[in-house]
Amino acid sequence: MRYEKGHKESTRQQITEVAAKQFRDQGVSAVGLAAIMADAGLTNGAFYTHFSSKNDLVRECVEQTLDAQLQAISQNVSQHGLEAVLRQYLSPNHRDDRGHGCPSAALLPEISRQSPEIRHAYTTRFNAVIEVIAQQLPGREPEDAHQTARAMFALVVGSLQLARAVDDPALSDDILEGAIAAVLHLASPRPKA
Amino acid sequence: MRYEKGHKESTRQQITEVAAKQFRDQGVSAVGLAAIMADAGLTNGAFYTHFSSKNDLVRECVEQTLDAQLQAISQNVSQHGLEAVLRQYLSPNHRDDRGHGCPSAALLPEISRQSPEIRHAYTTRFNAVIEVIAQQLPGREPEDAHQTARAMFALVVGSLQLARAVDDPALSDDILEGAIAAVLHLASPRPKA
DNA sequence: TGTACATCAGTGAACGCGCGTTCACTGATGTAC
DNA sequence: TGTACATCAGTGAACGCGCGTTCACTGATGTAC
Repeated sequence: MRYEKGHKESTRQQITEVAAKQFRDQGVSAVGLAAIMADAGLTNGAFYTHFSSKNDLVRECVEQTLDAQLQAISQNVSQHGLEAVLRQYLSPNHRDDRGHGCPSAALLPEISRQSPEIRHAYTTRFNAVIEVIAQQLPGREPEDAHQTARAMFALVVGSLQLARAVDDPALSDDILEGAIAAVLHLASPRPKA
Repeated sequence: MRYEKGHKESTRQQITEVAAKQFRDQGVSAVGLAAIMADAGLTNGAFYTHFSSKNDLVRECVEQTLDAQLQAISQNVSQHGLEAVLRQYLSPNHRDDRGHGCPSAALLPEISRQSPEIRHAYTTRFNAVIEVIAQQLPGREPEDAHQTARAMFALVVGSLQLARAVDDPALSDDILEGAIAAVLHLASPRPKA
């Protein structure tokens, strides 16, 4: 063989990682394949040795980034607890590094416009993340825990998007801090009625 | 004059409305000027009689849709109260009509990638909406009311995006319902510690 | 051992097409004299 | 009153460029006989 074993797979992985960063930085429809391939150190034509279409690459990126996020959350929750994960998610560092950050915060409206396969891939991973969060909410019926977990997730995603969109740095920081307080409030046991 | 008075202004308005719908439906970077102009019943070249660039049109769309949303929220809050506005925002109808819906839910990650002018236009309107919501939260210090209002806004925007992204209709409905409960929980007076 | 062929990741030019933008032109109306 | 010119919203072809995708080809290696 011209290339060592596993070479093709590692090239594919390289393309996927470069693409996942660019998609999150600039948006899926704003990034072209030529830029991705150049960044991966290859020429245009090699793309179709690894993927059947841009849609195929987008699906792969959505799956991999969400799988990685799920694993990171699971591990950090069990090691440091939910609040630590939350503070990390709503940190200035995460806000300022779209390219390596949460794919939901960077791409959610775009995901809703993607192909059925991509939306399905998103849905299964979303449910897995909700499962992890719901397990950190003791003293609730399962249905309540899941509803609350979804609201917490929506709140942190929306807040990160807002913190990135506004042009006032102090306001952006306030959005992140307010979101931490609010999501902790949602997570805390509800007073019995 | 070949055209009656106000004709040019109404043509400009027509272009803006068509563009605002297409941007929300498909995303800013996925929509071309030719499609917008054709939809407005004009040819390519006329665009630059009304706008100096695509960026200029995007700014106009962001401003107009947010101004319209602010006005609608203000009016409906005073007429029907905050909870009614909230239930309307988190309704299946709103979820299923991106093109005429909330620009934040449709475009927020894209807005954060736009030019400084557009981000600034977004920021001022965002603050105005927060002001309206904060005034509906009695018994709080102003700072707390604003923080809570921002979290409520982030929660409804994130939830609407999620409800649009997932491919499971029952889950999508659950997301909306859970969001209503959660945002009402955030809005309710906090128990004194 | 030598040679003919198969394999296959990657090259790089080209395909048709749409992008944002420019521009010479049209044609209906208003104005000057 | 008639005519020459100014105005200006809109036309439609063209600009250079990048898009996603295709394809004939390269060249290093492995395999068959």
